[in-house]
Amino acid sequence: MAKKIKIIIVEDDKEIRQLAEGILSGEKDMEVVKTFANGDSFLKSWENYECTVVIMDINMPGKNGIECVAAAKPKNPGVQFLISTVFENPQYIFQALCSGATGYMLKNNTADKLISAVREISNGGSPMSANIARLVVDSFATKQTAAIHNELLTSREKEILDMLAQGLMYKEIAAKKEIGVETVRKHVYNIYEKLQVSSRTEAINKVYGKQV
Amino acid sequence: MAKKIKIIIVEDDKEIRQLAEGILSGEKDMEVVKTFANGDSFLKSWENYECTVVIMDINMPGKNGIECVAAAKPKNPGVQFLISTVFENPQYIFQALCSGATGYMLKNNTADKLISAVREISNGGSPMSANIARLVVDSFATKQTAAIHNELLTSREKEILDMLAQGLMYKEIAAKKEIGVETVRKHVYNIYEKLQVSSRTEAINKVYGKQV
DNA sequence: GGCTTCCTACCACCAAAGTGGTATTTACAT
DNA sequence: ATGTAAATACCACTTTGGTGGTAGGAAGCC
Repeated sequence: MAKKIKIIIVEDDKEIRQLAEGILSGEKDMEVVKTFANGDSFLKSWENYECTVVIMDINMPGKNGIECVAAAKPKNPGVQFLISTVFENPQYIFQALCSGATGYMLKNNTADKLISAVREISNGGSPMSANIARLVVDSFATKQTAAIHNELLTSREKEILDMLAQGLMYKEIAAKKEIGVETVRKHVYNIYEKLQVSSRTEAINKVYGKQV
Repeated sequence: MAKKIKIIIVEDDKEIRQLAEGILSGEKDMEVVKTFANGDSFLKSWENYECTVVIMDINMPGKNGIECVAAAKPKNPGVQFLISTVFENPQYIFQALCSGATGYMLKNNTADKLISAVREISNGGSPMSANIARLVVDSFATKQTAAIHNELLTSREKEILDMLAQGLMYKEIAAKKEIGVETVRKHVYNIYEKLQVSSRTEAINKVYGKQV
């Protein structure tokens, strides 16, 4: 462990903030370089402090932690943001991850968990509690997508739909599959009929669920 | 720990299969109720065995593990599928998660890791290696999307791109924006030029990141 | 004023996608 | 063996999409 992990803590509760600072400062490979009591002051001057990990509360007066991550991450993408909050609310979790946070810990945790979370995040991992990991993973399961994808369409049709989604032209699909363009055309026609759509983009949105 | 965790193992390599069975059977709270040497035999008869966790290899003759999960999960959503593979390939990972797997472990792991992964998955968690967790979390971050979306394209172009992504036809976009179809056409032309693509689907994939 | 950028609009042309049929072969199940 | 489903292929046709120009008006910048 050549370099120390340099940490910034953003947390409005003084007691928690000092507790966290104490815990992390006790580790030989860590150093708390600065603490902030709210998001606004963090945003103003965080760039003056070299750091590798920012531990961020969500609920704070002024800018909340998620907004802070969204604002700060693009300016310094190498810095890892670890959310530390009492909320196990899916909305917060996904907002935080979309903003660029790479870890999400609950506050009711032991000192050990906090320490190992910091190590994990600075080491290329994404510390999360078990429940949060499950929420995140479940968000990939595309519910009825699977149903559509597995029962309605034949395997050939699924392959072709995949390629449609990649943006390939019919003739490219035909070449890759070594079949005629007319056959591709027919498959696509059947796919659209089964999915009850009438264009490539509609089909993609229907099966691969649209986000945003 | 009232009930034992009932486990099915699907793995074509005999040695690995027996090793895993041995490891897990040694735990007091676990029981391996059945093993399969390939996906096809698993799909045929797995429903005859009561289980809570299925440990699934990906690379197998016949149906691969991801296809097995996709086929089996809808029939028994309560069962947790733990992928165990040598591949740390993002494509596989996301395909597996989309199919309904709730955990993804690498094979080069210790017995302890396997045991705790099984406990974690049956306990509502989603065991993943640190690297995989990071991949999953990163997939939420809307990285350069934001950059493209915010600097390259004008606000009008962004609006139109959004509608393109929804699958609307040019004339629908024109109607909604109360502009001419020819204008829409021109905006789209400019968008494609800026993004260096030449079709709707390519543009969508480029800006709204594609998974799968 | 002169410059650029953006939004608007029109034109002409060609490529690609989508519609809706028919038809043959293979393969699988009854 | 007979029926059904899937994959293949071809045809004729219409609509939509993509290319590449020109051009006017509005907003903003030197």
